[in-house]
Amino acid sequence: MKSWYGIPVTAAPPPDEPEPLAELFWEVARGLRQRSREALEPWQITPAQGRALQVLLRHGAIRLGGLAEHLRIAPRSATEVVDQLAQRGLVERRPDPQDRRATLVAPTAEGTRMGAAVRAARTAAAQRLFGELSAADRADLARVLRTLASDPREAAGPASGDPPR
Amino acid sequence: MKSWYGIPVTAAPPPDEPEPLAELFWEVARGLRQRSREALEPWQITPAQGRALQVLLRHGAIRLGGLAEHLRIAPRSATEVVDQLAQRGLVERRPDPQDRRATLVAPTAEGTRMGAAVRAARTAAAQRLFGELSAADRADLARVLRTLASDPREAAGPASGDPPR
DNA sequence: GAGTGATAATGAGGTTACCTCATCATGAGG
DNA sequence: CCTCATGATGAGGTAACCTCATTATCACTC
Repeated sequence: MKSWYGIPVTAAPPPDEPEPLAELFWEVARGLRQRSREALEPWQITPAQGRALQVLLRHGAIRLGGLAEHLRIAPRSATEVVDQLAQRGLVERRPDPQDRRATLVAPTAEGTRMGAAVRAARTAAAQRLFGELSAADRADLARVLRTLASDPREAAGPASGDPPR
Repeated sequence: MKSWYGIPVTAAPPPDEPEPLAELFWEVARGLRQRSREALEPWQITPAQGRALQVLLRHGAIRLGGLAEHLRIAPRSATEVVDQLAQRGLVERRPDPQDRRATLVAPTAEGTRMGAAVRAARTAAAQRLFGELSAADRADLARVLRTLASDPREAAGPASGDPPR
């Protein structure tokens, strides 16, 4: 049989309830991530670059530190992704007229164009997945996800809303 | 018009709809990942190690390559995570009696114990999130996620369809 | 108006979790 | 027996993060 020096080869899965929900969730996440990755493949853009570009499209010229906040990464890491985008001519660094320590980052014309295209591709990818649901299922999903997204103890995240400065 | 039972639905399905759904999804994923990370903090175990340990608990002694398949990573990468787990005494390598090229990996007693504890902690973490939903919401979520999880063109999942060898 | 401490970006260097390619031992088939 | 395939691993690489130290500048106090 299947045992190995006393070590059982099969473990018995106890009848849990919330666990398969999480597993299911991660499996869907995997599928969505996969589709997203395929979607931005034609642009040869990494996910990190794509995220940064999206933030820049939404917010226009912002400080490097502000970009870091929106991406929820360390400022040093924002420097890196901006380096990459700048090297490809998708964003520009300019001095902040209000503070000579700071640099503003803004998308170039090409960056804006590509950012829009990437966004469209990603939307289409999500569409390919979620579009297979009925409208009612989509509504259910949105409702439940909204509930789940808005409960953490630290609800006032740095992501939404410009912190006064 | 501010129907809370559905997303702000216009009568026709415009392509603007799935995008916030994806965003919502990723935000929930972030929350879940965060909780998971906190949950396995006391064991000083990395997510990759935790995943590998879970596979080993479920499957018992398996080949390194088999572990890689279950984790959907390259065999070389499985070698790495097994190195880490072995160094901590959580898994053991043994020769495969059927094939002297192959190595079997099995959890040690301590690995089994820790794996179970990690699994419990992760279940509890998921519970903390999903437990805030009503039973009906959880059922809706499970149903919709199940639909989404089981549609990809390449449906060769790791759990059910092991190719014969 | 000089000094003091905070703040913005970045250099240097590290980590995690992956990857590919080359190598070596072994297995399987003609 | 010889060749080819396969299992694990050495060597080396990448993406996307991180911390800590450094430099320039700012805001404020004395």
